[in-house]
Amino acid sequence: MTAPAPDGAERPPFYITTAIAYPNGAPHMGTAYEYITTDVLARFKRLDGYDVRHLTGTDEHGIKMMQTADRLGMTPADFARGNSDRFEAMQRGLGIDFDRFIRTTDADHIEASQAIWRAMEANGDIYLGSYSGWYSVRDEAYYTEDETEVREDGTRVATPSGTEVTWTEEPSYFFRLSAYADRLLDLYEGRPEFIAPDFRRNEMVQFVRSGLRDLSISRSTFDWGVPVPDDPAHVMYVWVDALTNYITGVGYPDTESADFRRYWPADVHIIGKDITRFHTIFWPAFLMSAGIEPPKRVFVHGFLYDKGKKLSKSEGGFVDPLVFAETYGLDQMRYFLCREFTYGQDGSYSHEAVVTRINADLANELGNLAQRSLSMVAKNLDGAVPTPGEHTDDDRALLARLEPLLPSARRHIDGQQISAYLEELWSVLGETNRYFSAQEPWVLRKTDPARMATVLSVTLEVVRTVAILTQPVMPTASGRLLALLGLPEVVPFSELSTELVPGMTLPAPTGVFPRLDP
RNA sequence: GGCGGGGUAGCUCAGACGGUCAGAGCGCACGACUCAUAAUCGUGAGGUCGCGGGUUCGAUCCCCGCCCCCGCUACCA
Repeated sequence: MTAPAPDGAERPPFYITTAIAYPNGAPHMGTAYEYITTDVLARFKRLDGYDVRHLTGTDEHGIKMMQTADRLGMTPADFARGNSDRFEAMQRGLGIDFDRFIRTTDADHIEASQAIWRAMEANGDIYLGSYSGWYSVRDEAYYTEDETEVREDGTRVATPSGTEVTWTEEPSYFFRLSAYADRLLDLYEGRPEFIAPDFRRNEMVQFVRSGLRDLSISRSTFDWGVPVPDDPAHVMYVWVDALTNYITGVGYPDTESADFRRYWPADVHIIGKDITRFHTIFWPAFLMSAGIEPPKRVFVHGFLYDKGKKLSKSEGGFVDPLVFAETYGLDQMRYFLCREFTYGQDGSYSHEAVVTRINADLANELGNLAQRSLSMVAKNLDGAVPTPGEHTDDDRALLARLEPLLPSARRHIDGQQISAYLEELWSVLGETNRYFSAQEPWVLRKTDPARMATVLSVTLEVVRTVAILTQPVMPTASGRLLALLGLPEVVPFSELSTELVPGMTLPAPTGVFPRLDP
């Protein structure tokens, strides 16, 4: 680590979060996708000089956790803890560099949830009413109308579990969401970047325009949750408790704390499309009610589907992310997920697609470019960084392609266009391979060694630049590439313009991206 | 049903005041080269640009109708 550690106080803050996962089962590829892409965004910002706060974690409350724990003969707390630990372990296994792994059972989060509740209540937005629906005593859960069906004998049952449901009413606290429609629409209109991609914003705008009903935010039929202040017969229902983690993570309810003042409002919440409404409608409404600024942006990513057979464990299309990483390599996995799909859209992957992408982009275009240039340096220049002669038009044209890469990558990353950021880097790699072949340094070796050195020098500059800019996606592999160039394994973007020093001895080149067998 | 998006080469997708806009990558075929990870480079491969009308000198891109696909349409995390 030789990051020239700019004065911490001068680095602008950047707060990014993932959704907290519901650890009711094993983590799947979709979860890994969200974690990895968020980590890439966070790492990019760190390398670009930001003071990054990256929050992730698990949502451990709720009826389902209770039921699953019960089936396993465990207490909800023990069950949640164990599963949450597995999620945290997976994050580490995926190379996620988060700053805090929050759990909704954390003491400070319980305090924060009760505090925001009180704030909303003080603002007159919480009232006691009654919640009604099709309730299954056996499942201890409510079902929506379309989740139930009427059998021959006239009884109504929950389709998922087949248990009988009865129309039930129970007391519940409500949040006055209906009062926030106009303010939400103002938010969407005044800050169109608040919800991305655009089509998600349109969906939410449509939803809000169609009218908002008040939201039931407590339950009294189970007790695995954050107790409602002053009414312990109720626990908070998912919305309040889960969403609040984002501010717990920066010190709420102490809104005067250094962390809160520095990091809130969050720069971006990264979430899956299934929870768009909660994050773009409920959450800003809660915050407005509590007198807190809404986050700057919510980015909604799509779902990943397993299309092949080889990746999934026979049934259910379930793929263990850590097995995926082990199979293809962690950095390769991270690259694939970032490059193959347009962030925000759904995607599907197959073993063939993974292998093709990794071989074509990493082994061939990048790895082989590094290898072919570095091995010439090793064999013909005693492994010393070549000294460039005067640049030709071809040299200048290629080098000119490097300068816009950082500003362009910043634009893409700020808009969460992760695949576009990589695509641009690879377009330069393609040009460089063409340049290398056209210049034929292996011929120049005999006819014009000085010119050969120049060609190799230009090529190494491309490799260096790309290696620096791919660090967020492939921390380890990029580091190895940088090491082959005689550089530290972590190079901040501020060093992008510092060219290699001619004459410096380089280590013996070795392959960084092995080719995968089909 | 309502609102929104989309149907373009085998596959994944770009594309534009309507007139070199018929493209990229992968795959495939042939050729070149040999520095390199059987990598790289060059060339090519004839896709009614969903269907039918219309406007226009001219539409894949504009209008109308139709077919098909997808997203959202609140208490699941």
